[in-house]
Amino acid sequence: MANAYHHGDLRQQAQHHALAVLHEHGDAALSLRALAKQLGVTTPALYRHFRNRDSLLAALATDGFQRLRQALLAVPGGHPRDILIGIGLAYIGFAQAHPNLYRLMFGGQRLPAGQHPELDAAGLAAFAVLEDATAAGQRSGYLGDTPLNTLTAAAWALVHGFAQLSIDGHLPPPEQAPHLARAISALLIDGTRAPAPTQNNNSNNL
Amino acid sequence: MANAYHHGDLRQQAQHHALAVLHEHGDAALSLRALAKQLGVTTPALYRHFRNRDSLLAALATDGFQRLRQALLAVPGGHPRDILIGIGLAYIGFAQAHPNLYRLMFGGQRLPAGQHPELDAAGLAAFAVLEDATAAGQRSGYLGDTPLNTLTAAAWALVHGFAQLSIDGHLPPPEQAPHLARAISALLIDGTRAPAPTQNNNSNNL
DNA sequence: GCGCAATGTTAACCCTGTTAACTTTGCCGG
DNA sequence: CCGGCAAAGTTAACAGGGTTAACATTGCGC
Repeated sequence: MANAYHHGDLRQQAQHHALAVLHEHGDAALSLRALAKQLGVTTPALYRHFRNRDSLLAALATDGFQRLRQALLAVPGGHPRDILIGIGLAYIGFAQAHPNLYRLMFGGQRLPAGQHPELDAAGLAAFAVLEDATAAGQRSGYLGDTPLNTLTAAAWALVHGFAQLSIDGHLPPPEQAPHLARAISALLIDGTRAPAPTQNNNSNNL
Repeated sequence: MANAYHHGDLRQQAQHHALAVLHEHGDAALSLRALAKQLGVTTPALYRHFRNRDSLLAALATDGFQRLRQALLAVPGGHPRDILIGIGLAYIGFAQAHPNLYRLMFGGQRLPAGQHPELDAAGLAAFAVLEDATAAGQRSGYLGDTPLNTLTAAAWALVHGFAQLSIDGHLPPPEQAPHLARAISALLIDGTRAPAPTQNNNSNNL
């Protein structure tokens, strides 16, 4: 259904090369004309596979969310604290490994919600991993009884903000401050952690 | 020195109109040609006042950082907890009030550090307010002995991430969840807060 | 084998940012 | 008071971008 007719499946090749350009030079450097030339094809040919330039970018971002989801799912199990910190580090690590892709995924305004259903679905699926981990941490009793929405928003905001600041050069680079990401993740954990029931008499945990 | 010659001070008028367009339609919609036409001037005239388009955007972003700094400085004094939460809310509120400006300020890659010294300085000045508040909270004994760099990074990451997610529609809008920003700020505070010495002496953190 | 739909091409339109060369304006020193 | 000089603006043009309409080609299914 989406396979080779004349030149081989152009859509997949275009997306592949576009991802390479995006990764190395950022989305602003991604030109349909240059891309078509690189693929040995005329520019309007791309319009048979993507409605417009934003549609191509949306496809790249969708793929990015799916890869982000896989990265988060790959975090090994264990103690809730380790899982939560592991997910935070995996999230931040993904952004640091693919800064331009991450910027596109959260570019805001460029790929508005509602216009690219697959993109929205992929984003939600990635978010769900984070939410599930938070919910599990809460079920296990490790996290306090803060509403799940609030917990998840705080966790997401922290890792997303850290990722964004890091890849934009507003924070010391990871090789210079290797423990920073872990430290800030731990800070939020210790804030959301329920007080130890043995030492403290507020035993109203659920 | 930068005043009226022919048309009145074009630079200031251009910046003013550009800010309006940015605020309403985002930076992608800001065209030098359209801007010049709106000002009753030809396009290259703008190049007498801005080296190029990015230079105009940098001027807008610089002004944004200065306004953000003022917003943070306007937070009233009081208990360290109230100051810290107040700054967080002011930061988030600024982003929500000027989403397109905020996106430009933290657009990443478009306005790379080092190319616009005034912009870098304004950004640092705004950041310094946040850092000072954190340091003051630590000096007062309200915050724990986490390294200041880590504390500030966590606070900045949280509010920046929340702001970004909020203005991109990834979180419930403020009128729908009015307490969310305060709640997540409090979460991080409670994590960074030093254990109360009177009630609890679990000084063995790991 | 014919036709149809998918795919790709050609030519063109309109919008960008940007620069070079030229013209106008107002101030400043002799 | 006036000549020149620098600032400010204009005209014309270039290069490149996304996008579309009209046309050509290919290959599969009836």
